[in-house]
Amino acid sequence: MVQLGRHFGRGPASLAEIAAEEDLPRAYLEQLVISLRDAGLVISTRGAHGGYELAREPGSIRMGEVLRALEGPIAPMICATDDPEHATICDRSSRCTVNVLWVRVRDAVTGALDGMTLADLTPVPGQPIAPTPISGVLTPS
Amino acid sequence: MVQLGRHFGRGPASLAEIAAEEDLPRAYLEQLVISLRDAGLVISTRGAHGGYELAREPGSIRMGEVLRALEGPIAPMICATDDPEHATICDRSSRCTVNVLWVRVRDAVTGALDGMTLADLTPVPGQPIAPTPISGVLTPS
DNA sequence: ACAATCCCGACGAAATCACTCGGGATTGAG
DNA sequence: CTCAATCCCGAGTGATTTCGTCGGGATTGT
Repeated sequence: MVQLGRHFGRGPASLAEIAAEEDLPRAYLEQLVISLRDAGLVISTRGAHGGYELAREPGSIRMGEVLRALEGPIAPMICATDDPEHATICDRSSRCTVNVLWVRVRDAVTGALDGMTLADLTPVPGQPIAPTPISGVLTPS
Repeated sequence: MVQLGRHFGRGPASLAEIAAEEDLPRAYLEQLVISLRDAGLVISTRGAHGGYELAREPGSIRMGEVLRALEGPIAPMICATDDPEHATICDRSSRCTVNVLWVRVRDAVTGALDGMTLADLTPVPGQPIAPTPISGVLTPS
């Protein structure tokens, strides 16, 4: 995604390019990018000279979105999921008092993740890494 | 640890007791408690009527300490470890710009973890769960 | 003496992670 | 039209981690 960020505005980048730049196997990237595409973060162009590009500008793509697309809901424990869809109550929930802790950890993590955007991580050669815009970047749903 | 917290001040609690209360296998608890003991969080008494008890009062045991004892240094990625001892630099560190993100995530997590103590999680029957003391977690002694 | 405990090292099943493999579908260029 | 470049996709794999089990040994209060 950082690579796509750097490439933003210059048409699609092929997996072969990215694989070379990041020194990762192309076949592996293929899998990752499918999740990103399904999440609407990147769009693909097939055929010769095709590839992938960011669906939106880097500054509007929160890292939380990227991570959720790649790794699923953010949840330090099953009793403290990000995503109401996947809410599971564990069979210990009646006696367990630790849930508050996990909820706080989760909120801390999502805060950190949603507080940075792809733009913050794609340094333009000249400039230094930009500091995070501190307050509420966006609210989901 | 929550169980030991509840039991605090009333002598050692045996693993058999805790296993019953938490519905966990005793043999498994044995393993966990060894780490906790090595970390100095609990002290053990051998022999009949022996068991484990918290080494300090619950309000002075940060959850971060417990988690570090049980799971090792807090690190969302190898390039963002809690513990300087285990600092590893990954072979991508030269090109990778994502480290900042992981450092922030880690700090968010350690903040949440070290911001709550065992006392916050061991409800006394009457009172509701106490809100986290926001700063200066440490109590004198 | 002996039962209740803790102490400890080794083993194992299941899940997850970071990939690999082998093919098929689409599309721009010649 | 043809063909090479590219995406699309389901299945498989080896290493590691997690959550345990197992079997015995060492201490100590009664």
